[in-house]
Amino acid sequence: MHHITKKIGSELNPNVSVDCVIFGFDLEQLTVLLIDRGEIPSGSGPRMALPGNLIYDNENLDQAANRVLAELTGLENIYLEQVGAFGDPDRIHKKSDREWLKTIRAEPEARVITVAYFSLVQMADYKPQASSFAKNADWIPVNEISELAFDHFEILQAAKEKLKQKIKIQPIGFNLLPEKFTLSQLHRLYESILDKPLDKRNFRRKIQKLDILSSLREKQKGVPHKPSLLYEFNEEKYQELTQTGFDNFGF
Amino acid sequence: MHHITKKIGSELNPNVSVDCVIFGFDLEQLTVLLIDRGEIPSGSGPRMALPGNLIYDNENLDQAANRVLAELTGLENIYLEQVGAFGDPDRIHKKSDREWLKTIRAEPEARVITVAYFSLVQMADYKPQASSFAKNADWIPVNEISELAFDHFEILQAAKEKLKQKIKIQPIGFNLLPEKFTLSQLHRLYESILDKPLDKRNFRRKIQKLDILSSLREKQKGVPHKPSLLYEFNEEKYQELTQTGFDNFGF
DNA sequence: AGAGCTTTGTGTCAATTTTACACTATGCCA
DNA sequence: TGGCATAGTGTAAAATTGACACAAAGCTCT
Repeated sequence: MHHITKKIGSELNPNVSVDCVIFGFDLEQLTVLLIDRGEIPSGSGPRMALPGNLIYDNENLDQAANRVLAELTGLENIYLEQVGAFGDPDRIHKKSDREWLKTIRAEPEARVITVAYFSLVQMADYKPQASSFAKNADWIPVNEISELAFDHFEILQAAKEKLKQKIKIQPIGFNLLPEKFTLSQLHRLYESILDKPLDKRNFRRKIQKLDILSSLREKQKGVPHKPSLLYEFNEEKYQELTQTGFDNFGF
Repeated sequence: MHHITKKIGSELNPNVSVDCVIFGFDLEQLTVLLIDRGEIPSGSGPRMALPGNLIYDNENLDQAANRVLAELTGLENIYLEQVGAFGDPDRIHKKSDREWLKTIRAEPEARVITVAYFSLVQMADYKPQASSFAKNADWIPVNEISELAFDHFEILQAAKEKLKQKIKIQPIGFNLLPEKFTLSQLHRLYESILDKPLDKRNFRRKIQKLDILSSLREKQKGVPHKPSLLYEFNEEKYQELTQTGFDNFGF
């Protein structure tokens, strides 16, 4: 028996999938959008999984990731970046995973290499809801996750690490925050991602010196404490900054 | 028509390949091992390509990369790291590439996603030689490369960038140098990879302060100038260093 | 209206790190 | 022995980092 891979229109490629690690930030901690596959048929096994699916033969990998993201959340033009490929021949060795695949795939036994992406979204833009093969979907704090379907936990770890490295180099964190945010929120975000405490005053000093935030003459409303000033990320100033050779935040 | 992917023994998977960006360092500049596909049948097109091949269905991606590397160079236990997946549906759109594939692949028209790796080897350990479908193989200085087969130039760029980022964080550069090397050689290596000049004295001070080199009581021989002291990378000291929370060189 | 709670926002000083910079030493070669 | 090439070294000014504490603002509750 041999493989046949002739491309006809937009056929699913049974050997390659994309999985998305969709990060959110609830202003307290980093979260990930997971789908709940529901009751696992044969006994135990993790119910939660990363959203993902097979790719079509006529789309490239970035397109596939964007499509999956859009199909699941309706979000488009979201920050998206490849984490890497995961292709252990027995990444579907768990019995619970095999059985689940039988219910959603034409070729549940096929060997699948998956290309993982991570994306950063503003949680407010998406309220999780069940869809297609997801009985349910939810934002789960990253630190509370200890097991996932397939090799998704491993993928999550890799995505966290990639995010950690990336945020030291590029100001991508703003994708997780609302348009207008406070310095404290940004501070907590960095602490969550880097997974270590950062001195409040030193953090503020560092960020402000870079001069990539526009201070709005506007304050928080209705908070039961001193209201904070609101800021916006200033893309243009950041571009200027990179032209001076800036290439890392030094965290 | 549909895909069939039942796994039987160690069959080639026609949809997934690995390509290796094998970096070397000739003590002057960074080089890459390329294969020469020979005269391109139908007119023009780049002759040079990255070594790579389809994966087997029973091996994981790292294994596939190691295998390809071993098959091509005989080298084993070499530093190897994934760059990412490249899967544009028309990454084989060049006529010259299509024709070449006809001569080496069972299914030359199949859509192939490739997983790119970069590896670091000591050039002295491998003298390029023709093998299988490579009419020839050669170490080419990275800066002299302006086009390659398929999307290999794009892959090369990504590999360079990954190497650049990685070397700021981990002392992987030593994999490119002989066991015993001079500080000047290390200095030139960093300049090549980071693609910018580094002040000699400041570079030396920084490296020496980290205390991850063992100074050998041994000098260069036969050089037509003041001989340099030789050093070795000290893995144990580096491990100690990481335990103190060290996680970047600050380049 | 006032007390209490919560979070914001701010400055300084010491220690460390970075940057810029030039000359002598050593060994080969002609 | 003189010339050539690279190795090896120190310092001072500037910038950055790290540690640290208290007043200000707005809400809530009584």
